[in-house]
Amino acid sequence: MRITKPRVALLEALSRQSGPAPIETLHQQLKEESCDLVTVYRCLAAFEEVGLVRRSFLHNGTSLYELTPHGAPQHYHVVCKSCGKTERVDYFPIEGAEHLLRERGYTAVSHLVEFFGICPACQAAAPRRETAPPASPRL
Amino acid sequence: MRITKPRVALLEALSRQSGPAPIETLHQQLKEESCDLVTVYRCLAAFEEVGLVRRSFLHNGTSLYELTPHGAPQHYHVVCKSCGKTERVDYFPIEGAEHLLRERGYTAVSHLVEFFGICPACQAAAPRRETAPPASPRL
DNA sequence: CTCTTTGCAAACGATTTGCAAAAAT
DNA sequence: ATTTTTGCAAATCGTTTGCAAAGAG
Repeated sequence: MRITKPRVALLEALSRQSGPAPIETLHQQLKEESCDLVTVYRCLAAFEEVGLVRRSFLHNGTSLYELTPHGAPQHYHVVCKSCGKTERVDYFPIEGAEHLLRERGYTAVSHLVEFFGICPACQAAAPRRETAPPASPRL
Repeated sequence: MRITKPRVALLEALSRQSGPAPIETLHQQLKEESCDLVTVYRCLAAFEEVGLVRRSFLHNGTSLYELTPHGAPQHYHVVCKSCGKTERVDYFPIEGAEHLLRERGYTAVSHLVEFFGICPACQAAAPRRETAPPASPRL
């Protein structure tokens, strides 16, 4: 895996995020060292393969990426079905299941946990369509 | 919500499944009472809105649907990153998190848990591309 | 110098939408 | 009779691929 400008820039963008971010957003946030959207896709795929990033999905199936949290303190997210904003959820007794799977013979085990719901803010507001996620999803 | 032939047929198809099924598969399994693929999409969306079905995603972002398990015994799935087959995983201390979210003011709370990995069968075999999911994912 | 990565254009596949006809209540 | 749902065709959107040029080691 070679170190290139787009990759460095992308990692910086990722580290600037405060939660899982849509690819489009990451692409926009590549300042000077911008690159083709395709490259972002390819880099993220490469990063994921190496375990550098973690992939999840918006409720409509589009991808979100975040740097793989390396420390122990693991957490997941709630994604608002209406506006797409994400918030952190600290609740995590999942890891055990991965061991279980390895025992079953699975390799390259990973998991994805996502919570969905309508956030308090959207409760009153007119139900916005969940399409283009907000510029910068909050943690 | 009106009761129509396609909807009934679709629910039957859903109940015949033994795990989360791709839309395409559900569509194929509508026997006599077949209908347009678009209708399947629309019905599933409607069902989901009412909580009849639960949506999850293949590791490539395509949707899977299953009847919402109503009893207590909840379970999740492992999706093989290589062949796309799904297997059941009985591990589930997640529900508590939903309460937590409701307390935070979220409504229409739901969640999605998916495990990924390479299944024992794919271990030796040539790595198949994860594209069109298998005809009938196994539970 | 050799292998990997990028950009651009084009292909793809899944999902969605518009609109008029058909079905349900 | 009124309202929802369907089918068909076409559009859209995110994502992927082919290939030659540029960059990294």
